Amino acid sequence: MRDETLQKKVGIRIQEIRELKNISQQELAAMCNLEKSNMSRLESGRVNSTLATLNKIAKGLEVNIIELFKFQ
Amino acid sequence: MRDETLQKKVGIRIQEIRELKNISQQELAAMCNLEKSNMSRLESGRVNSTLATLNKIAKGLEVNIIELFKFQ
DNA sequence: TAACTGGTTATCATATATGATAACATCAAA
DNA sequence: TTTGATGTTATCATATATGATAACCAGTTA
Repeated sequence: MRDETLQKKVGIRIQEIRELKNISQQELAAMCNLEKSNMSRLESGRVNSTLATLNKIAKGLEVNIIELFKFQ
Repeated sequence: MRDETLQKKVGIRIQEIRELKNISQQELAAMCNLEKSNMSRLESGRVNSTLATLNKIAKGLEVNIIELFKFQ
């Protein structure tokens, strides 16, 4: 059984940071070498992403990966 | 291409915290509902683990998931 | 109106994380 | 010696993350 709560929170957090930087999902996806369809799934918390993917996103957003877990 | 550096660091960090708590891999695995073989793979950084798995481990270790990313 | 941008969603193929199980190696203790 | 605890490694099956692609919707702008 997957706990979808965390992945949703992380997704929202990614979206938050991305919007602070004023970049689109597609731009971020390109910077991270991720598919834009995947970025959409990630931000909406519909997938249980891997460490490597989270790391790519953190690098794309130019933040420490820890920032992706700072919510509420 | 997978960056194995991060997964190795996280693995070492998990081992560190686990040893601080004086529990065995098998005990932690049981507390997390993970296979002990998987726990071994995780600590040695041989797999690109998922958010759900990292979350289980953090809960098993009774730490915030952020702790798993605090190294060096 | 049409064209463009940002995002969502569906589908399919591929790679791989994980579960399950077993065998094995150390090491310490009985 | 044997036994038990701890950890590693291999194998196989299953589930699913991701890539790749396409279609679609809602705004917005020309």
